[in-house]
Amino acid sequence: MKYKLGAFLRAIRTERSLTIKEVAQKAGVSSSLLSQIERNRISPSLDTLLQILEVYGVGPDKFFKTYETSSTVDIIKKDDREMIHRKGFKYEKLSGRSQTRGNHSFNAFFLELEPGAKRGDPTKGHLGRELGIVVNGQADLIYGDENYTLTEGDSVSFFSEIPHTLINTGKTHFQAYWVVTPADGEDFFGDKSS
Amino acid sequence: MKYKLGAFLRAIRTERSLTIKEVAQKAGVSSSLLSQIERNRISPSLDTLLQILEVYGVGPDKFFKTYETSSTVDIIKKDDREMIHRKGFKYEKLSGRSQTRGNHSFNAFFLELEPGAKRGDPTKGHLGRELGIVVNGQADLIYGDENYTLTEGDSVSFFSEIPHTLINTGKTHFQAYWVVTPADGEDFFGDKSS
DNA sequence: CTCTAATATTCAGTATAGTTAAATTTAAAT
DNA sequence: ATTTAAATTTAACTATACTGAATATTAGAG
Repeated sequence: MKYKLGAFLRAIRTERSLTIKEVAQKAGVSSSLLSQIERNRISPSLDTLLQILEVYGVGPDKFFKTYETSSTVDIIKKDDREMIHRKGFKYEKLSGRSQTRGNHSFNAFFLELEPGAKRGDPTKGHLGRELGIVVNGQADLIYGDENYTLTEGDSVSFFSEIPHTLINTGKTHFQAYWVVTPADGEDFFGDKSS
Repeated sequence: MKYKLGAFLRAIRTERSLTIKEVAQKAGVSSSLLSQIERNRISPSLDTLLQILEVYGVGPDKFFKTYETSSTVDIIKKDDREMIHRKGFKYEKLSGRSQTRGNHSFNAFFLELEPGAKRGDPTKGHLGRELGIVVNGQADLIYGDENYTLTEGDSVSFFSEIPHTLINTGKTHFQAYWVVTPADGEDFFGDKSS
């Protein structure tokens, strides 16, 4: 059993307050079968799955698209992280592709700034919010007219509409986990030419 | 066997000049199984289908969407035709929903004009082409500055960019089959208030 | 045209989906 | 708290997907 759609199918059903019995009857299959499918005990034949989706009035194209968008668990091993190097800073992406799409999307990464390096735009904010968790070092977050010093162990979150910049004011590398939502709120990785 | 995707799956494979053996091996299933699936002998389990689609690098959402767009056979029984009445003329739609979408879409219908009735727009053309096959009666097709008389048995096809109007110049009902492509080239059924 | 190799299909046995009925769980009423 | 009915799950049997080998078909070479 490679593909486990059961929970997603159950979510559709419960969302509509339908019982296994009702759906199974309309789909022309047994209650037992629908239970087994929802519990990932079996991989249904295509005919069976499509009959069930017909009851829900959801086409298979939309079903799979929504499933991919909302149900995929992306695991990125440390060695497999996408690394992005820019002058003075480095990112390791933590979030998979599926989280960068659709509603409530986000980007997450491990950020590293050399001493003196800066990131961000002092003139423009962007849609959404950010979260930072400091692992090592020290940096100043310049948020509009305010200046906040971040040190190891700090976590910071803020609305991104106000222009903001991060500057490593310490003598060592600044390292933090960083999350931006929604995913397309900012071109966080900057221009490749920079 | 309610859903017959076999031919569509085979089209993908042959389009890429792959053999059943190659695809089956990569998908981790037997050649025999892929043959049976393509020939609609069985309804594959979901796992199996998705494994095959992985080999083709096609996500299931796109697969089903393309299948619906390009492979659906819509059969509309005469009694089930959608009837559209307008002043002086009547349409019976012949084409199903799937043909009105995507590339190369079209609308088809059985058109009936009362004596003296007219259809079309003498001032505006629209994108695409039309085909008419006259079953009964007589009408004039005014195409730009030209006037063509259509009688029973005639078939006529033309680019629709030139403004065109159809007028029943006979004493009896004018009946013809009519095809417009693409489907959204013209609001062929006119305003409901007319 | 024949021949051969590659490819696809079919057949019969194995594995698993699908069914029915029994068992278990859950929700609601008292 | 207990009881009951509804809902779900599981077990054992039936139906069909899936396999590997045999057979049939196709394509290409000479």
